[in-house]
Amino acid sequence: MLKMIVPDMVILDISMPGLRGIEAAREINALYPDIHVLILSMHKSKEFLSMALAAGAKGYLLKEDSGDELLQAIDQIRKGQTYLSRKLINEFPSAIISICRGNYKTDSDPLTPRERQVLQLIVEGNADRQISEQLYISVRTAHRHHANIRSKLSLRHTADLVRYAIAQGYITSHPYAAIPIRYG
Amino acid sequence: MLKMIVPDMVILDISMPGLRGIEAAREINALYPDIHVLILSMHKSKEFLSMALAAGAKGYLLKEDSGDELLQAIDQIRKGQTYLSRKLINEFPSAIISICRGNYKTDSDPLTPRERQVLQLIVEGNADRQISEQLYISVRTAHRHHANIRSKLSLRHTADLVRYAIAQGYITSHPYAAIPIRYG
DNA sequence: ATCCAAATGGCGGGATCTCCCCATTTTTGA
DNA sequence: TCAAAAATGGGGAGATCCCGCCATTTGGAT
Repeated sequence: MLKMIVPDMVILDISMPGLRGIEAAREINALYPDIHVLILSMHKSKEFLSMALAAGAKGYLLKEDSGDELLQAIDQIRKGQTYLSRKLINEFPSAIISICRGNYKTDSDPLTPRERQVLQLIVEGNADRQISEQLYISVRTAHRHHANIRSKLSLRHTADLVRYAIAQGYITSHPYAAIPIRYG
Repeated sequence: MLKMIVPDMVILDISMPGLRGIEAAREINALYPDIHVLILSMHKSKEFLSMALAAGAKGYLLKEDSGDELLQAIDQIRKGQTYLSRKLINEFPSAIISICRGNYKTDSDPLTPRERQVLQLIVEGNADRQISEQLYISVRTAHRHHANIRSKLSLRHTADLVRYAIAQGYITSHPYAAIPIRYG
């Protein structure tokens, strides 16, 4: 993957949805602990930041950040420090503080229990309306959870959600309901 | 499943999407060949009919058919004959003829090659627009294929399609694309 | 030759999703 | 106790989906 050259620093250009970029960072960190990993991400979320740092990243910048900030980040990381996107710091100050205290999530599951529940229903083929009826919440709230799930995972399509859920082991059984049988 | 009683006839009330009802018919036919299986189905499609007969069903009625026709079907099946929904016969005469000649599909995959291709793209997370661009067809045609797939499988939601595709082994690998890695 | 399935493309309307914005209440954790 | 997170609910705009209906072209099978 890294061929013959062992660089001092790797810039992970995460332009894809899902958690593959995080996994890549984790792998690099495990195989080459001396390599500094700087993540240049499209994901403007504290969940991704948290997971990235948990995976051993030394820096986290957004795609939309300036080239100047990139140079500054590279410089600072080479000195052995950690650099985070200023925009992200301004956006989620409390989460950053929490992370700085070492409280980043080590698990790769950024969803809340309720969101996992909604995801389960989505994957089972329920529309938002049906989800709202089953959970006794408004369609709005079902939409909200749905949107938050998509946002946190950066997965735009339902199909992606289903594949993600299956890969993560959310789906336990019953691909279809049982067939009622009557005697004639 | 059938408990202690072994009935002469089983009416399979297929009100669920997917191919579970067909599988149930196949099981019953394999375990109790003497039991006549009459399928009372919501699926007004020749694909389901074909698969039902291939699975050993002796009759195929639609939910929308009248009670009179149900009685007639039961009577005819008890005499050892096969009964098919009149509506279905009128709807797909040529397919019925083909089936009567023994040409029903033994496989459980009613999709055409093109439809399988489209399904593959759907479950990979592509919207119809993107599918049309990849296959060099109009969005309309992509819609058409998509609709035909849903119709044939009686699966309304994308999530169901994804689960079906995974269960059928359509999905081989690459849940997500590879991450581009650059050297800094 | 003729029928038919498969693939192509279209129209219209209503439902649904997607993505922004916003708020309040409850629960949890430090 | 106090701040943050989680869960709840809403508006609106635009894209997309879903489901009927329709037609044409092509190629394969009888």
